[in-house]
Amino acid sequence: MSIRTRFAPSPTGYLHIGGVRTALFNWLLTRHLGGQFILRIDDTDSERNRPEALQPILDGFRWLGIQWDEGPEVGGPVGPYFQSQRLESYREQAMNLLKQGLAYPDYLSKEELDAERKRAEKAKRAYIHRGPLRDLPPGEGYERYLQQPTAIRFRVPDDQTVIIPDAICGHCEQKSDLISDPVILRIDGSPIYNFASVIDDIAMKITHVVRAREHLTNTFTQMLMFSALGASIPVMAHVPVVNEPKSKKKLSKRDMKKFVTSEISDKLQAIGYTPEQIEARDDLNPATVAFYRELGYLPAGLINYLGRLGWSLDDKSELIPLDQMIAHFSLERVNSSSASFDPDKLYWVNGEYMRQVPTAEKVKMGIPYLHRAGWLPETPSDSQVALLTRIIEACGDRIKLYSDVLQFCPPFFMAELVYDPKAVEKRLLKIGARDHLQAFLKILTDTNDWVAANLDKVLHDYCTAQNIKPGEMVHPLRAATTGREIGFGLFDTLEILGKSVTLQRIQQTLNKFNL
RNA sequence: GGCCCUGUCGUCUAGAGGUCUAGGACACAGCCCUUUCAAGGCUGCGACACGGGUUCGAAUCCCGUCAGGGUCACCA
Repeated sequence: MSIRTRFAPSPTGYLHIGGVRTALFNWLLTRHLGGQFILRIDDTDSERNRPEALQPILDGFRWLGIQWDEGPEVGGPVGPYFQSQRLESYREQAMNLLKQGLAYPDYLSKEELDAERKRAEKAKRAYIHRGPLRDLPPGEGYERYLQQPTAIRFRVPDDQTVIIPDAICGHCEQKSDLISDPVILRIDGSPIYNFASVIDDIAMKITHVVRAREHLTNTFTQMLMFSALGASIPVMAHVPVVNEPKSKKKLSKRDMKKFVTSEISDKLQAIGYTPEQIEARDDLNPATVAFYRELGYLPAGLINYLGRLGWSLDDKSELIPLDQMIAHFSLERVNSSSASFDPDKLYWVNGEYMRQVPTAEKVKMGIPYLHRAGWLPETPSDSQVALLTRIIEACGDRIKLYSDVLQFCPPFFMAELVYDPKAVEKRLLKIGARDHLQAFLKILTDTNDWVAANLDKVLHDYCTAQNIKPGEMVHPLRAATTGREIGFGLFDTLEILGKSVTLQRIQQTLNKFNL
């Protein structure tokens, strides 16, 4: 079976985490069953539409490897894929319904509608609009419309039960008497989303509509429209909403700025963004894909995490490679309740994927961060790359995100050592630190086999002779040579630093702190 | 408020009447390893929203209550 799914974002300037999860499910379904995943741009709302706001969305998908088979920049047989370029078809279909009496012109003013709405609210019942002209004989509505164009409403049939056999939610039903007659064409002739979406789904031969749960209520109306247009109804699947971390509230597209906490802002500043830049960019927050890309997350990590949010393979799989996800994805195993986005778990998943990344790739992806922080030129020399490679090898699994290079590399690129006050306090100003550093400095001066294994041996020999624990030497030495108390293995550190820098830094530390 | 949907550890989830004194993962706590950090190993903490049915038996089916969410635009 060949299926067709679609994702229909409006050009907002960023790819939202919740949206991309929905898109991922669509994409996985087509890759699993075989078929096409279509990207269609919902830009019918001219007020909100910004043409330049599409690129970040396409970039985001490309980065994640979610390739669309038809849509912007790739074209396809049922284009155009921008709703703003399909206006004629919506109009045509609306006229069609109008002629058949399945839609009708509505001349009520905004004030009249508001009054009606208020009345309904006061009576504590839902506002269900029924225009005065809804029962005009077929043809007459069309005539009236031609004489005096106005908004067109879809005529919801009376006394029907609309059933959505939803692939995720199961059986959902609604009485048609409780469904308002929706506007399908505005007074200016432009279509409303609900209608355009149906027209396009039919025109684009969409077989599976997989979209967010917040559209479920709309779907009752759309079911009626599919029928009125004589089209068969696609498989409907409404994926549950993604909630804010540790919350039951939807991870909203509105007000994303609130996710930029001081902690998040610190993270962004650590990778080189100024507070002004953070403030200016509305896509730099944890609700967007761009944010994770900036911090050096892996596409595969994000995909795995998002795929497991609301969907599961079995009772224990957490790390599911993409080919496995594709091989086993099904709507039946999508949960029907909403799920909270968990940054901690995403971080863990990413770390697991990062272990598979070859050193050379970490070097390549780490350079831009080091460049922005001023530690390396944009194109480092061969020797700088060689040095970075040794550092990253020594880091092992400590790098969970590409931006983590900033936590481990700087001491090796500094001309003048910067000391963390805590390291000085805890590791250098301790009784005995000075004597041991001085004594060991002499030993190191005489050490010529400058490799980690030998340095390890030399230090342990010293400790045995002095009858002290290795920790008493390791900690002051790390602080004296890197200015920090945290880092990877000390002997790797000393080896990479090299003999002359090591000796010089120890001496300098002794002088500086008057030890 | 009307309508629609949902309710298993803090979070993501497994669970399709007996194999559930409810399994896994993240997080958290403790211990081990150790050279700090990370990793690893072990242990612990921790949930079927509540109340009624149906049944020999219910996390699983039914009803009600409560709670949460979504939606009620000439937005998408």
